[in-house]
Amino acid sequence: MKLSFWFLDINTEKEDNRPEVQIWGITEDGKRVLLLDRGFVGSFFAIPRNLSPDEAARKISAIKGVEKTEITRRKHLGKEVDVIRVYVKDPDEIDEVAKRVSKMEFVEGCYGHDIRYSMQYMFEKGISPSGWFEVEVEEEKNRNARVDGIFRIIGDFKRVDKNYLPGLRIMAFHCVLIGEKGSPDPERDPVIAISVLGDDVRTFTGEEKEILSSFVNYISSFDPDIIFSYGANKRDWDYLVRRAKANGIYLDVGRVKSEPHTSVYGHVSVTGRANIDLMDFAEDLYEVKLKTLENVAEYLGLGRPDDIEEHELREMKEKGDIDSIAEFSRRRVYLIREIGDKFIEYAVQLSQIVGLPLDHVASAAVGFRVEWFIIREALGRGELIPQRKEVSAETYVGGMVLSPRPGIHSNVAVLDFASMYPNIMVLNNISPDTYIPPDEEVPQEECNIAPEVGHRFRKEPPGLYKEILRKLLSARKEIKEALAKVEENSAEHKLLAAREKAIKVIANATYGYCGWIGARWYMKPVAEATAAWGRYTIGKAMEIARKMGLEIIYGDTDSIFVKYDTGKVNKLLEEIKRELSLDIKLERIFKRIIFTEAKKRYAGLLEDGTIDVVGLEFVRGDWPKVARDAQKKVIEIVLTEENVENGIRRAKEYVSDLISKMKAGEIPLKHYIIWKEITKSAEEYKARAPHVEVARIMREKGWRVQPGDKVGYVVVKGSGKLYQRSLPYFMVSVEDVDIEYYIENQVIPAVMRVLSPLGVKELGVATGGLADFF
DNA sequence: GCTAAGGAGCTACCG
DNA sequence: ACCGGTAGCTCCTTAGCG
Repeated sequence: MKLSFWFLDINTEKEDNRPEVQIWGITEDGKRVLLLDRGFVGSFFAIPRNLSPDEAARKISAIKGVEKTEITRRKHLGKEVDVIRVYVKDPDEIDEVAKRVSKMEFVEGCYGHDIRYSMQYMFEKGISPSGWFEVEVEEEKNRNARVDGIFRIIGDFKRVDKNYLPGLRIMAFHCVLIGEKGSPDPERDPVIAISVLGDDVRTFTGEEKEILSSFVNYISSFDPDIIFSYGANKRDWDYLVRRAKANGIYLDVGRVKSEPHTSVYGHVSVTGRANIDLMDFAEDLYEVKLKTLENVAEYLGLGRPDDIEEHELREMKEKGDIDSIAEFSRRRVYLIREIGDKFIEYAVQLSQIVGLPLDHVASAAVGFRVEWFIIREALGRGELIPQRKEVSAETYVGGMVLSPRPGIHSNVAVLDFASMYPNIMVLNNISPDTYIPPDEEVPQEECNIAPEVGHRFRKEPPGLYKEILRKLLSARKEIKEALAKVEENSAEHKLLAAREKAIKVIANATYGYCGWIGARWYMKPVAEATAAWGRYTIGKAMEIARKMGLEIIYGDTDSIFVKYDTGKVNKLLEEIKRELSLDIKLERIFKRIIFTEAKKRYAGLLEDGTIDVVGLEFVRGDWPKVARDAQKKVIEIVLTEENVENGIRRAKEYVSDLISKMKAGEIPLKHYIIWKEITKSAEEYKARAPHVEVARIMREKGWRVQPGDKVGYVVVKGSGKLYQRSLPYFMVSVEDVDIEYYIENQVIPAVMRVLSPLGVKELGVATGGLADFF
């Protein structure tokens, strides 16, 4: 029979010592199905040297674990080569076999053995997750799984052209874990509550064993396709599994009997379901500095629940106030679900484009998302997949940044090259497979030669990157055109917007990818040449602007800021396009804009009245709220006040008023917290610094502080270095705060940053410091 | 012995 | 576990002073 399904997830298992691919799908009429394939044999490729392919294949066939070999042709960085395809029956042995083959003196190298079995399967069969497929199957009667049907795959897959999702069953969950002291410890602290939200909401409290088994039961009866959480990959899943074990329960939440288990990219897999930790997507929200569930929900316009601190939860628990705890958890499980709704469309599109299952693509870092996309494209071109190599990092020169003209300017136009790096790569055919090593002689007219660095790339044939990027860029263009014709807020619009964003992310990361030493296609000259052409491009654009008599105020990598003169700017855009064959756009116009002496920092007022702050303290997460807010207010005043002197006067008044409030203790403690990330383990720090010292104090008090965590601290009164008088914020009350420090070292620098370019030398306000005394 | 200058270390930003 | 360019803080060492 033919089965048509939407591809949710894939994994491989061993059944009776034989590898089995398991594909989890959903049919048009809402049946959950499991498709099995035991017939697939994994393989890799070996390039022979100094020996005929026949002979090499014969010798390789004799190696233990090799099922069979075949001679075929592939491309190796664009060059056609004879290769031996080596099939290995047991997926667990493929690495070993490849290692043995690599060591044979007639083998130049092995390729593709480090591609996971399930990925090999998808590539070979021409399928990818999060899309619709049709395949010939037979019913499998002797197997058990929690689905509506189990089938053996007996035919080839056919892509079905459907552009919508099946009816997915989606649930969210939220756990309340409370540490007796410090961070909750699965060895000691029981699970207090779990909230689930599927087609109804439940909060399980009481006996831990009951909580956990209710959770398992809920999942098995609701049977979700997607499970949303916030932070569960790092914390909850492992905690729950361990607490379940302590209670003699098996946390059986998959579609076959299984516990959640750690898989690639720090991801936790739940067999047959897509486990999506929304914290992974929150990482992309760079505007949210502290990625708490509450902050992310607020940012996404979902409202903000009451902030409840750890110690408040602990007090609720001690008082036996289970109702408050349940309410806390229930509010959050709703938010998790709503955040999930905001991301699901994007996640599906990303999964389709990258070709990784929904749950994997969510947790994969940008570099791997790009890489899997490239792998799929490369295989389509008959390319071998390079192995990751251990290479040492070599730096190269990047983008060009202009020193700004400090001060306040009016009517400034920002001109941006559209997707500059990707377009430069396409234009010059920059790619690992078109790169010409220095020792190779190629006629100059057949090469594109990078400025400054001199790297050469073949003009023909089109390289891997060129084709990939051309596809992405044109797909994006088409989507943008379609978007303009579709009604906003419609389902179609959402889908297109999500797809457009997913494509943009991949295209823009390709340049960074090729200069990443962990990349399979790492090649420094590729990155270096792209950056060099970028500098050339922006330099040329500025030259043209100058010749036209336009005043250049600033520029960074792919943008130039010029005094806005409509006629000249339009002409400039045309001229640049003509001369450089790259698209440049008038991106925005600032009515007024302030630059300091520093690069990458400015604040401007746009025509629609919004204010854009770039690089300054206001957008930095490691400055306390009191200083950030003050700077924002001062920016608002001086940008919107027509008369600069009036603006300065009002700003000074505002700051003076704020300082009085600070001294009077009217500013809440929260506004004094400085958040900084702990980026490495304690031993690795060479310097004594406030946040490092605070992390140490927290650890002593039973908190788990790991690399990647942010610690919040406050500088308190006392003597000595800052690191000697910084404390975790929860150990401080507002009377302890060193207000002087915050005035002199936080608020004043932040506001002066904006005011000094306007000629303000000092605030002339009573700061309470030594200056006042004299 | 004190201080200003400058460098090292660090984090978070821009495009 | 995408890149390089950049600012600006805190801590710490050292050159310069006399």
